[in-house]
This record gives sequence, C-alpha cells and structure tokens, in this order.
Amino acid sequence: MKEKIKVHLADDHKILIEGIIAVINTEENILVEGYSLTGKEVTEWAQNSTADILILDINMPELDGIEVLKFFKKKGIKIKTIILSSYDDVKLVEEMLALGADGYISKDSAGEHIIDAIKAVHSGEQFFSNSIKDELLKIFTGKKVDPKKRPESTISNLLTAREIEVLKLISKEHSSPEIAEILNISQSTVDTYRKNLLKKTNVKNSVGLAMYAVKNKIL
Amino acid sequence: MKEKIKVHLADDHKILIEGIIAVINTEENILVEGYSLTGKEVTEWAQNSTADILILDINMPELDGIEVLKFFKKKGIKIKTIILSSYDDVKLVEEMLALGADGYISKDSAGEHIIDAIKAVHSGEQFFSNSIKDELLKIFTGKKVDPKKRPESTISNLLTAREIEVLKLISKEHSSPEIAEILNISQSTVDTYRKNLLKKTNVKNSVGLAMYAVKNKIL
DNA sequence: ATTTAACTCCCCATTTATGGGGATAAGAAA
DNA sequence: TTTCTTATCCCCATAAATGGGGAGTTAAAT
Repeated sequence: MKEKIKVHLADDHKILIEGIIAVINTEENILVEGYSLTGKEVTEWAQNSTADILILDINMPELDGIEVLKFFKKKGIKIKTIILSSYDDVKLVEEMLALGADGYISKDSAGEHIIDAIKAVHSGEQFFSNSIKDELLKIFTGKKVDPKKRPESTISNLLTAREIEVLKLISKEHSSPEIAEILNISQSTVDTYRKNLLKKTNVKNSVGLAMYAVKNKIL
Repeated sequence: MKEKIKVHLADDHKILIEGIIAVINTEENILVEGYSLTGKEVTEWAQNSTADILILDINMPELDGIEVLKFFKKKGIKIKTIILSSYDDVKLVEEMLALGADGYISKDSAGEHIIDAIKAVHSGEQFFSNSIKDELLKIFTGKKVDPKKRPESTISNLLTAREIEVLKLISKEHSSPEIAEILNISQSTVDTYRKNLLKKTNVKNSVGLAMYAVKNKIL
C-alpha cells in the first residue's frame, strides 16, 4: 500500500472544513492531517509542516489567502496549494498562479473534484475547475493573448502604493477634494491617480473602483 | 424507533452541501431528503415538500434566501427554516425572523451545531449561533432598546423595488443616462432615485451606494 | 550614467453627480 | 374618501468626475 497523501485545510468556515474532511475520508489514499481556521494559523502551521497539499480558502478574515501565499513566497516555503474560492474570478486565478498556487477550484464544484484536484496536484499537475477553465477560455479566445507572454498582473504590482491609498479613500466615499486634503497633495494629483486607476483596473467609474477594491480586498 | 427528521438543504456551493450531508449522516435520527443549488429550485421543491426542516443559505445567485422566504410567506408555505449564513449580521437576522425563519446559524460554527439547530427547531424552538447571540446582546445591552418596540428596519422595506433596481445598476457601474435607457425612464427620474437612495441609505455618493449594496447583498 | 517608475502638478473640455425645489397620476391603505 | 406611497417627470445650480494632453522631480534600478 502506498503512502497516503497528506492534506491540510484552511477555511474560516468550520462547517465547510468538516464537510471536506467527510468527503475526503471516502477516499482511501488521502488523509486530512489537520486544518486552520485563519490565515495566521496557516502561516504558523506551515513553518513545520509535513503535509503534501494545502487547500486554501481565499476569503479569510485578517490574513487572506493571497497574503498567505505571499508569506510562503517570502519565506521560501514550498507547499503545493489548491485554492478554494467562491468566485470564478479570472483575475484572482492569475494572481494566485503568480503567487505559486497549483490549482484553483470553486466551491460550486462537487466534492469529488476536490479529490481529483488533490490527486492531480500531488502528481505535479495543475488543476482547475471547469467553470474557471471556461472563464479563462473566454478571455484567451476573446482577446487572443499568448498566455506565456502575458505579463503577470497582480494587484500589488499593478497598482502603486499611492494609487492604493487613493483607491482606499475613494472606497470610503471620499471625493477628490477631500482626498487631496487628507493626503496633502493637490486635487490635480488626485485626479491623475483616478485616471490611472480607471485605466489600470479597467473599470468605468468610481463605483467600479470601489467594487474592484472590495473584490481584491484592498480595504 | 422514532421517525427520522427529514431535512432539505439549499446552498449554491455543492461542496458545502456534501459536507453538511456527511455531518448530518453521523446522526441517527436525521435524514437529508434532498438539496437545492439555487433559490429557484428551493421554491419549486417547496411546493410539494414533505420535509420537516429547510436549511437555507442566504447567499445564492438569482433568488437569494430572503427572496425565498418572501416567496414562502406570499404562497402561505410553512416550512421550518434554519438560515445558514456567512455573516453574523444582526440586521439580516432581524429580517429573517420577520420573514418567518426559525433559526440562524453561521457557517463559522461547528457541524454539531447544525444538528443541535435541527433538533431544536424541529421541536418547535428557535435556534441561534452563539456568535449571533453575542451580536444581539451587544446591541440590546449597548443601545438599551426594547426589542418589542424596535422598529423593523429591513432593506426591503426601506427601499422600494424601483430604487433597488436603480441601486443594482449603479453598482454595476452604469451612469444615470445608461440606467435611464435600460429602465426606459427619463434621466430625471433616475436622478430622483439617486437622491432618494442617498437620503435613505445615508451615504455620501455613488460609491457609498455600491458599498451599501454589497453589504446588504443586493447584488 | 541613463533609463524607468513613482509621485507630483497643471490646462482644457465635457459629462455626471449632487442638492434644492416642485409636480402629476395610479394605486394602496386608512 | 382622503391620505400616503410609489413611480414618474421637470427646472435650476453647483460640485465632482472623466478624458485628453503635457511636464517636472526624485529615487531606484540597470
């Protein structure tokens, strides 16, 4: 008999954790060695982990999945990671992959997909939900971009520190004159940031910026 | 041996459904008789249901939990319902109770709590997560409000149907001229709705409206 | 040392959004 | 029946946001 694949779970919803454990337990060669309920717990656990695979929710309070992956990258921690997400957001997938994730499955998918994903990632492949694949396909066929040449666009290297500051203030319902005063810069400058933000995030207006901030948890 | 309690699940995340089933299956006298992945499915199922209890997610695409409860109320369908929510939002609890829900548990809680909740609600009691109780306690002790006299201020009776339509479009980055065209009304009218929305929700601008929509899950 | 990125500021013009007021018709509720 | 709500529309004015252009300084990276 082969060694079991050791899996660690990270999600703030305990019910979901228990559910995944129950689903995984139907599979002989996979073992859930433990779980974390917060991003912080994950980072602590990761320092001394012998698990093969981490299943990581992106939506967690305090330290979210993105931050956790950044932490891994910084510390040079190498754990095969499958992202578990509520949203089929291609931007997020891109960011996750740039940060070293190996798979991305949506919570909409059936439990067996988790098992497939674990097996695939464990054997060195990447794994994506069908819904995600469809989204990706739309983009690549629509835009005809070469995926290999496409620049890695993560939020944190897409937007500058100052732009993020402005974006936060916009999301807090501040007007340009107000932001100018808060940051002690001229309104012209704030307007420049607004323009750049609109271009970079590819949304139509301030509402879009706020939504972008919400989606990317810049709040 | 007693009859088993028959439970129906409704959540758009299949993984969670499977998880809850697995958890509930550890309990002798409870049986999951089926599940729905969308609000619409729930309403269809409810027409000919013999289940004792419905466990209902509030966050579902198309028809969300709130709408489902409204549907029940309108059609006179009486099913004991336990709300399953990601957020410990007291406002939502209020709204749910007003709409006839019998319990409210957060996804943060352990699986056993679902079982407790099912048993409690089945025997005619109400059931709430501890986290929700804490939130409620904070409000009642902090604000010293008489729960019986406190006005029910729910989103759906604060905003009119048309206002909510406009709010949704605003949140989708549409401008007033665009909204006017989409809804086939004059721009003046849209502007009137904007003004009313700003007053009623007590936010500063469109960004605030979008955030309000996000917080209250009007999307 | 030269390029690059980030931050800063300004001009111009147009479109949207905000804030005040008032008004009418249909329908529900009291 | 009368009142209230909802949905609809308008006028006026000001403030804010969008979209295009250009440009200087500093600091980091190559």
